[in-house]
Amino acid sequence: MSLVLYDTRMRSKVPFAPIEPGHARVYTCGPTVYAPQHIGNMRSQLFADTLKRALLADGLRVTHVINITDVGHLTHDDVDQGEDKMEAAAEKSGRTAAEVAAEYTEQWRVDRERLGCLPPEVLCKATDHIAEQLVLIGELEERGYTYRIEDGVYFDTAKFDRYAEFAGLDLAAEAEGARIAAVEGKRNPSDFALWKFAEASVVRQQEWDSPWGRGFPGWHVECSAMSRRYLGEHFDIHTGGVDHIKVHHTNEVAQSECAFAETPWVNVWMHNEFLTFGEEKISKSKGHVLAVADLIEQGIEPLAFRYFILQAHYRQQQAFTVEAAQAAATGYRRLLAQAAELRGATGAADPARCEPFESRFRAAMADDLNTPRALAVVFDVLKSDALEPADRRDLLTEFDASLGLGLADAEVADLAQESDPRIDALLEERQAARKNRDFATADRIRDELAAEGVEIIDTPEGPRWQRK
RNA sequence: GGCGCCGUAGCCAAGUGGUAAGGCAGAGGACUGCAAAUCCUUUAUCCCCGGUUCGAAUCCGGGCGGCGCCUCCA
Repeated sequence: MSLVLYDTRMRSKVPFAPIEPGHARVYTCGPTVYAPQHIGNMRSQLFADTLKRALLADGLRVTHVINITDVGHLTHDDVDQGEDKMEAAAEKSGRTAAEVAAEYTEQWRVDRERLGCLPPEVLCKATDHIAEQLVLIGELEERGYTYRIEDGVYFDTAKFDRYAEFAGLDLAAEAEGARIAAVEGKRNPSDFALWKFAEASVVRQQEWDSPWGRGFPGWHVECSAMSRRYLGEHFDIHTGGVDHIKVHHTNEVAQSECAFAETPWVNVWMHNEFLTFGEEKISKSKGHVLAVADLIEQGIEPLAFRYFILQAHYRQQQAFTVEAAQAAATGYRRLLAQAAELRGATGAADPARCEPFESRFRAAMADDLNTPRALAVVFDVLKSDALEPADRRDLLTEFDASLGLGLADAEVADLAQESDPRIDALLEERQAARKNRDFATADRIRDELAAEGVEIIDTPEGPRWQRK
């Protein structure tokens, strides 16, 4: 079954066909590691991971590259002064930019892993690829696409006549609405920096020599340079958040197509919509960030959050509320419990019985990664009278390769695996009371244990307990 | 000012022309001494108005409302 993916450039769903048969090459715009990565950022990763799993399930080899932006991403406060996010964060915390980058890269990596995201084949940092970026800038200069002003080396977007095409921009209107003053000397409002010069008056931790003078790379150039190194000058899929379409990806396309003379440079562009937070905005600049660790604190395990995200389509804004996430967590735990129980099923599955469910599941995933529909199939598998336990067991295992929810290795919750003589004694006392129909005593014991967070579960084999 | 997205049950959401997936919550039932857990059953005509059509949540027009981007953001 071949995948059909929504391509931002074509503005429609297109059948996916890898450039190199059997091999998909994917580039994902990763985090700028100057601050904690919040759960909205992680939605992007979950989307990219879902894509990767879909490609793998389709039998393709996948080379997935994710970049770490650790230099060159400017703050909005004062573009003219070129304040770099990494530098600003370092200064603020009294550490080096490298230390800041290392901390948040690690947090991001750990969160990604907790969320069940497969590791990328290549994880590359902008600062490790300055040379590649300089080469690219040099090539653009040779071909006459750049100009130099006091502030740095800029890409002349007027020289690339398809500039506005990618994002369907109305450049004049965009410029009119710009809420930020343009850098002095830029020829066109949409021109962007390839290399920014270090200013004598500003002490920077991150700066390098270049043919044009000491400085640091602009934000966009890293993605073109690094994808070229690891994926070549023409590859299959590039992913990122919708916020990147108009500026970051438009600029990447411009510099890449001009430097590589490949059109299109990337075959399919995919963008995930945002997680929205109602009143509680979590834009980084406003300081409200909710990270995976915060979810865990609220009792929402990472994979339950993954389940929550899979409940909505990636191209749709999804409303995050703690209530909704907790509801998802409840559903996820039930799903997990059923999956765990099914692992004990014996016998072989019947391919004929499984086939209809498999094809529905695959059709959902193949239709631009429709995970909500795929999840509905999962629940049908659990409920359908047409299936035997062994069928369900195998189907869940198979589906989980695409979902990454840990269903394939779910374990039956081992109640009362910790032993506590006091609690066990109380349970026995309660059983005795129940036998004597002294329910007042029995309920009192249950209430007391509940008050300290111990839940009694009566089963046909007798009472058990667990800490909540 | 420009561009784009969205508005489906209490909540999170699928569905893009043929008569409303799924999850959570709620209700009823089974089980239980009572609960919890579990299982079964059950709950919407799709923001409003007008149009196209044999037929629209789905297409078109006009409202109202929410969000995003154009500036760092996934």
